[in-house]
Amino acid sequence: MILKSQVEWALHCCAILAGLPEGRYLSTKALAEFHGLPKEYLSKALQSLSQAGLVDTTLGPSGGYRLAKAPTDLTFLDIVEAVEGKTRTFVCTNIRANNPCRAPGYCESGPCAVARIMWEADEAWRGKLRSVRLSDLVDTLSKEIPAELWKKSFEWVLGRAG
Amino acid sequence: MILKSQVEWALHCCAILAGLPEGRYLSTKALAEFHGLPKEYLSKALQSLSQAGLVDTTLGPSGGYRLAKAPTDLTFLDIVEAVEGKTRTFVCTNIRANNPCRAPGYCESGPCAVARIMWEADEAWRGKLRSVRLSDLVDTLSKEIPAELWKKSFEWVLGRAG
DNA sequence: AAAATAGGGATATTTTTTGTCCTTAATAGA
DNA sequence: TCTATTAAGGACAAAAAATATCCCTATTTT
Repeated sequence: MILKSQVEWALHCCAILAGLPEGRYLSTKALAEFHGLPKEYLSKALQSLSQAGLVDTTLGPSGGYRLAKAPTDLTFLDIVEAVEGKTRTFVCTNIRANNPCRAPGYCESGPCAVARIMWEADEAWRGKLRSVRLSDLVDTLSKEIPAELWKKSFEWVLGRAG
Repeated sequence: MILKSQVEWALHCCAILAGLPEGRYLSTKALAEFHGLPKEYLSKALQSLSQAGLVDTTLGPSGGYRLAKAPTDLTFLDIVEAVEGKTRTFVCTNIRANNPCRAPGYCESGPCAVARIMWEADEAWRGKLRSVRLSDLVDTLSKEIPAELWKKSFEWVLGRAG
């Protein structure tokens, strides 16, 4: 069970978008080239962000994506769920219903104990992702990445924007 | 990203094995029929438990599986990792290395911030799974399942054991 | 008018999951 | 000793999901 690579892509793209000057957009092309990713497929990930309402888009030259909210209002969970979906990582197929001893019309009352525990773990995972804001990531990155590289990167990426 | 169905199977099988009388074994066949699962494929899940040292096995008629440890010493994480593997659910492909602005020989110091956060969430998930013992599950099940059905189930399954 | 863009549908390729089949070695019981 | 039963595991097949690629459309900027 491994998350889609699109999750990684979306997170890195959002980190870049978070540093974008007011009113500017970044195209799929710029984001793909910057990260060395296949443009068409990255586009699907960005469309997921768009459908989830995390980014605004506009068409035409100088068009592309920008964040729809402040980085303080965007969590890792928002981004992960936009790409990966909100479905729980454990699916209960209710195999207890196959128990040959159960009464013919035996009706289970709610989800089984196994599923409940697995879902609690899933929620612990989501809770952690919910607790980290995109702004936290940007803070960390701006500390860790050499100032020169940080600056150059934004110049590079903006140079590709119309 | 959804866990293998074998995870669900393994957990339910362990719950049954936890109620097994001392010295008895349950065969793949019995466990598969009880849960309505494909015998050959369930066998792979049970082999994973065996390879992880969670269960003991023995051959021949009346052979099969039994827990290798007390249910209080077996966690959900043990079982999930036996089947699903210990690999983290987020794989960092280090796309920051593709940044065209980075110095030619620029060497990253440790994993990137995105990966670290995703791995913390992964650890939150594992931490929760680690905190739940197989004995906790059995306690819950024995409370929730009608005593009659509980009893009958063990009789049924033991009836298939040699 | 022309160039660039997001959106999205159709399709293809690769990987993972799910499942089956068969052989081998060990064991219990008649 | 013989037979039936079992786990282990290798080989293979089918189905589903992930990872792309291609192309068309409507929109927007220049």
